[in-house]
Amino acid sequence: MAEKDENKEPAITEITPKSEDFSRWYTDLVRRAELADYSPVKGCMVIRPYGYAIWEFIQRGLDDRIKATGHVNAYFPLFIPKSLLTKEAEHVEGFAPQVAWVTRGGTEELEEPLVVRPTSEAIIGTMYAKWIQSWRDLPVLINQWANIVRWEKVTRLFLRTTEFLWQEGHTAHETAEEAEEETLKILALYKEFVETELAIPVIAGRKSESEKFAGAGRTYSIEALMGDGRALQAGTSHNLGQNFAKAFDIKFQARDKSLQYIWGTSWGMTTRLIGAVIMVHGDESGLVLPPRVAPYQVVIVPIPRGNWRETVLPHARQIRDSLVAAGVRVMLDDRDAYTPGWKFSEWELRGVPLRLEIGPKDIEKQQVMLARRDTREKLPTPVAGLPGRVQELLAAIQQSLFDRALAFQLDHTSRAATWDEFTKTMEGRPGFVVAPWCGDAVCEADIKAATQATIRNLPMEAAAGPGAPCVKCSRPSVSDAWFAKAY
RNA sequence: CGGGGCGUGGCUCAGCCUGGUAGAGCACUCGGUUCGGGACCGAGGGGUCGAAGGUUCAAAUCCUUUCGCCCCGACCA
Repeated sequence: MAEKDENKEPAITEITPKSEDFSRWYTDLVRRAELADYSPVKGCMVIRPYGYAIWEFIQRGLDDRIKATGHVNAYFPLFIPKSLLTKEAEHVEGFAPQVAWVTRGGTEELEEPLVVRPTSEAIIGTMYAKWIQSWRDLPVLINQWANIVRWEKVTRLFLRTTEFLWQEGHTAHETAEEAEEETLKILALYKEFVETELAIPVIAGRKSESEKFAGAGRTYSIEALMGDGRALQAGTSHNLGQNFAKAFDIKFQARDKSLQYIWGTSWGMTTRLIGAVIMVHGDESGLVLPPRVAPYQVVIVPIPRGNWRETVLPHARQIRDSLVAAGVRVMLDDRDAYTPGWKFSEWELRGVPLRLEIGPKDIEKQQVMLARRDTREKLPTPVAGLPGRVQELLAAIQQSLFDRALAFQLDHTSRAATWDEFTKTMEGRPGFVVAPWCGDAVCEADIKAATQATIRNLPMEAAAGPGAPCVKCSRPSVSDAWFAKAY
């Protein structure tokens, strides 16, 4: 048998090449892989079963972690009366341009318009005011899984749609320290989740004043680097201080008998994470899904020969059953209508981490052919001990995806000390550029206007001693900042 | 919301400039041969050209309006 060119990338003609046009590649892929589709509703997408399955794994992984840290789930209304939203001044101002209004019910004008929640601080804060009386009622640690509506002007599948799905945690605490501790605990939880489950390395840090959440005291975020060199905010955790407590009158009687406002936090991650998975791991052949969130971790492609349904298929079924019994998510693609070659390409496009081929030759040798999606390596593997080997490989793929993404991130992170250096480095889509910043919002705005780059966040540990000169204005810096062009 | 581009079977697109009543490839259906990297042969089904209005004997094609989508900016998870 002639040696085949292992590096040959099959042409997926329906998808715009990633190297040619990243945006179109992304959109083509989302649709062709059947993750999501446009709907008749402007700005709203349909999450298709294959995409929703990924969301369900994200939900499960996050929900487990949220509960393991003592939080409980609840559900609050979709509608928020206008008067509630407007209680926190900064909050309304931040969200006013983005809210959808309900002004009629049936044929009657509503006395008070309702907004469709753009986030739930207002409605949840209102309820907390009723529920919290004493320090003994604290902390309140509630999470909600919900849909959110924000009237975005420009939408992109998964990354920004008018309606999206998320989880939002809302907590109330006795002290400022506790609230900060909670905020950071969740930030760390988010980082661990995204890195472990989605194999996406992230930069955790604090948002600048101008980038923080409307109404928050402090916002922290995790930022990931996409394959085109743009950054994506993957999750946020806000320390609300007493802002919302004061606006919504959430008070409790403290241990010293005094009446105090609670200290709040809120935090969320969204269906946007699916977009991040696509843009971080995807390649020219399509999706590459981290095994831990892949709807199918292994696809079995039987090689049809003669009466293969009697000869090959029973073996394939047996292997499937043994893998399923070991807890592996398996798709046995026994469709007649497609050739093996077609199925190889199709499931690569859909990002299945591991392919298992089984044909007459393999059966003779008591083996199967495994093929890794990430490296395209083909591995003849004995049937004996297969489930264990598959689990090892899935773990190895998960790890290698993370390593690869981390290497890419490091490779696309640079430092700039001077303005000249900064502007040169920031040309194109270089990824992260770390540079000292004076802390002045004016400088931040100037930098954005000149280069399109924004401060993604500020490192958690402030540098000791007086900072190097600000990259823009040369005044002493308060901190380094992670700059990038962002989604 | 500003700049640019595009809407023609399910998808990608040709036809439009120079009006004459709709095509290709892929996909789909049926039959057969195939199947270890997107198979082949034969036979079929499917669109009124984003929408509305106008010009004309005649409009996918020309004009006006409108809606939607994509890309780049400003805004955001």
